[in-house]
Amino acid sequence: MPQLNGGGGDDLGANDELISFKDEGEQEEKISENVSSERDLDDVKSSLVNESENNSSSSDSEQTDRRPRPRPELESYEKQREHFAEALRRQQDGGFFKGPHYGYPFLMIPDITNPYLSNGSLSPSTRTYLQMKWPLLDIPGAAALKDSRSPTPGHLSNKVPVVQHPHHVHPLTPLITYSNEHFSPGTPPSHLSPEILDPKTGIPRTPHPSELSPYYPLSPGAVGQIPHPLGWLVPQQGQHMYSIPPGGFRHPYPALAMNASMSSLVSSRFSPHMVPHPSHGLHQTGIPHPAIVSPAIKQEPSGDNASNSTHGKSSMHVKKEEEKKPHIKKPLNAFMLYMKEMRAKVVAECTLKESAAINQILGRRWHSLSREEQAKYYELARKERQLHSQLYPGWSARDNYGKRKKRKRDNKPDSPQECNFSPQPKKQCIPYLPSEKMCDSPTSSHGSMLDSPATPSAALASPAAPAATHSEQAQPLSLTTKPEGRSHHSHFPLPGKASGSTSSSSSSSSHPNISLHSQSASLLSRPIPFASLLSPSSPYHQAAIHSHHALLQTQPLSLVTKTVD
DNA sequence: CGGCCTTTGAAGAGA
DNA sequence: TCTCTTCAAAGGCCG
Repeated sequence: MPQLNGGGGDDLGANDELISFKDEGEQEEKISENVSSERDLDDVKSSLVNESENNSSSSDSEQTDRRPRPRPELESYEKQREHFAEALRRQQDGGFFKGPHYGYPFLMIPDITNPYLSNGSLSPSTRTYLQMKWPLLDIPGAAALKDSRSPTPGHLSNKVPVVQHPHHVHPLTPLITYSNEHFSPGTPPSHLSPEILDPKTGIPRTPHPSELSPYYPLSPGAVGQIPHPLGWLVPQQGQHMYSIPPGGFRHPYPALAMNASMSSLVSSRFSPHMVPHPSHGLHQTGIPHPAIVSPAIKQEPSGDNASNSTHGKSSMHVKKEEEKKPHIKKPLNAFMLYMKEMRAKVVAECTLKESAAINQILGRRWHSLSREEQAKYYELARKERQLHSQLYPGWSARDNYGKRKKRKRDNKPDSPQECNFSPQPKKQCIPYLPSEKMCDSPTSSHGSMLDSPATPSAALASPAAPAATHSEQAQPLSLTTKPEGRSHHSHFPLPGKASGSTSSSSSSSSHPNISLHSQSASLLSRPIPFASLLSPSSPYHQAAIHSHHALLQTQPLSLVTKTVD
């Protein structure tokens, strides 16, 4: 599979993926983000802030209030993830920690003094950044490379912390996340005890062989070894992205049984838990894909499973069934991966805690990402999907339908079409920009979007379609021009399915909310497929790209002012 | 205490 | 083929 190649080889992948941050103006943003949160704030926020100010979002105010709040858990959480990610990366890449020459993601290295020991919160100033090779791309062969020797979880874990910083998570992180969630840090090494308590449920479960050998670099035990003062986020326990079902993940799915023969991708990253790789556990283990969540744990209360499960069997039966059919979560898409990675960072910068607000910011940032960066995530997401499909061949997104309590995405009939930026009464973020850090106001969602850097994304990311440029979207026109959301989706061609059709369009925005509710917002926010207008080949693209950064900053403001005012 | 909010993307269902 | 819907993460907020 060519696609897999994304990583086709670490080396190759690395090369391919090497992004010279320096070259492109966009990089500034990235750098700013990665390198210094402060700057990041400035860059991103400046625009946002303006918006927010204009918008005067209540949310901001709220946030401001909250600002002082400490967010230890979050950070710790992220750290954990990072740790995992790091470990994972290493495994996969086989020591991909090659050093700066890999120009990809920057890893932050907390100051030597292990910050984690303290409260987990690191001061940005102390961080050191390393450039890393983009890990995600899977690397076949990586398995071979993986340091087999590194094996001891502890080993990995120990290093990990050092390398990554919570706020600057490597893109791979998401993958790792699974593992994180999967293994509750706080829990003692599973392999040590015969029975494992399910972190969430607390129910003792027999350790499945696969569990014993953690699929992710960090085994529970390993985690436990990590001297994280915070005790590693417990939060995750509640939400395993891909958790092991109580009972040990008895994969009902054949795929789970895959063996080494499986695609390199899988083997390298997610080895089928069936594969016996016990002890070292760090790599190739048979850990179940994190996507699996035990119904009991994460499923919705309603007990969909139970109900549907059927046949009205006794609770026991139901349980069994549940075990058999663990809730397999959808693989994360590119944006979700990005969110996971960046959330902590945003939170740290903004001190916002509301996910809704943070997500807005993240959405904007997402759009502001350079195509390369987005491409990374798309690639990642693609791999995730592939892996997921391999692990759970029979799984269908539809399986999860109805499991989530229905979100009513009501179209909020009420605010139908206000073109005006009326908005969301809800929360707007007021920039508390006090000097130091301001946060992007989430509010931006509507008006802000205008200003917001229009998403560059458009063609960007997709490796497949590298064409469009940020500028395209950035254009104000986009705002007006395209009203409906869907179109904008097209910006990225999804590697996966999109490949077939540029897809993207899919659906994205289909959210009624967006379309109806805050049309303006949505419209604004989402990039217009301006690309269509502009041909990739067009010189404009190039220029646009370079100027993208500038656009982001400049335009937004103007737009905002106009719109808001 | 459970659902909502909010984001983008993927996938499925329906027209 | 296109449109619409649901779910994925996440965490504060609200009824």
